[in-house]
Amino acid sequence: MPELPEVETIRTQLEKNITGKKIVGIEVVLSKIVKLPAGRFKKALLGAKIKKIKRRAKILIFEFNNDWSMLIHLKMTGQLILYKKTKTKDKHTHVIFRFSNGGQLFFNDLRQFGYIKLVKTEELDGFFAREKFGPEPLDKKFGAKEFETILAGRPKMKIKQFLMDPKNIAGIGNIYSDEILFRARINPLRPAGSLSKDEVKNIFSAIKKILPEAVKFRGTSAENYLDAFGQEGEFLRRLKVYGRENEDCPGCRGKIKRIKLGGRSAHFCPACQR
DNA sequence: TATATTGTTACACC
DNA sequence: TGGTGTAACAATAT
Repeated sequence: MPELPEVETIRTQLEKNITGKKIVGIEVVLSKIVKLPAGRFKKALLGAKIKKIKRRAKILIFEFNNDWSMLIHLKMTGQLILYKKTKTKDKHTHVIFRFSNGGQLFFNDLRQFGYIKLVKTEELDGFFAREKFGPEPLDKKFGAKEFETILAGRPKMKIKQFLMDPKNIAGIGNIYSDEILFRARINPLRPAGSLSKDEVKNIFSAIKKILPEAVKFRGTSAENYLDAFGQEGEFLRRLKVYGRENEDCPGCRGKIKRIKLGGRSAHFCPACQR
């Protein structure tokens, strides 16, 4: 489940390896992944060079040296994997990009929820303005005060759901909201409006601590996530609560519990998360 | 075979 | 009007 750290890992790896490369071939195996006619898609990108690779929330943005930018969302099970040599596609490979140096980028997606779309580069700002994403948590400009302000606007929301809503803060999903709240020792069911100043501060610093650390370990391979080199992320074994139902709490004598929250599973220690 | 999975959005309600 | 909560959707593995 790629969340911010996973998408950022892929972004960094691709940036180092395919910036400046020219697209010489595109194969669209499953056309619904690409949100425009395959012919137009290919015409726009064939021969184009990748200028920059950016990220906003969980969306990767490939900016080309023509007028186009390509947006890729991996949703639950999407993968972007770069192969230096020839590689045969499997049943989950839906789009393949081939580069002038022989490299190939595979878009795989078991669930087929991910998408690829094109936006004119000059329209990117307008596109993201309409999406109304909250601030980027890794942005240095995102500070405790702004976090407090956004929280204050959603007093009734349960704090876990608050953290997962990209309109509040971008890029946090189920795994990292669980981990952030464990570190801050806050119960996921707490309404945002019930949190004390100190508790809010603790959540804020947990965000600033955990996300960069997960990036450092190239993300979490819980389901089928792989980085751009096809490798698993190392953060899985560093998770304290996510996916650890019935295990001992790493902080006290309690046991990790799993509950349903808004149709999602939430993992936490009822003893030390209050 | 029924169920579980999650990021995002649509929609009903107050 | 807009905050809030829930359902729905995508497709597959088990």
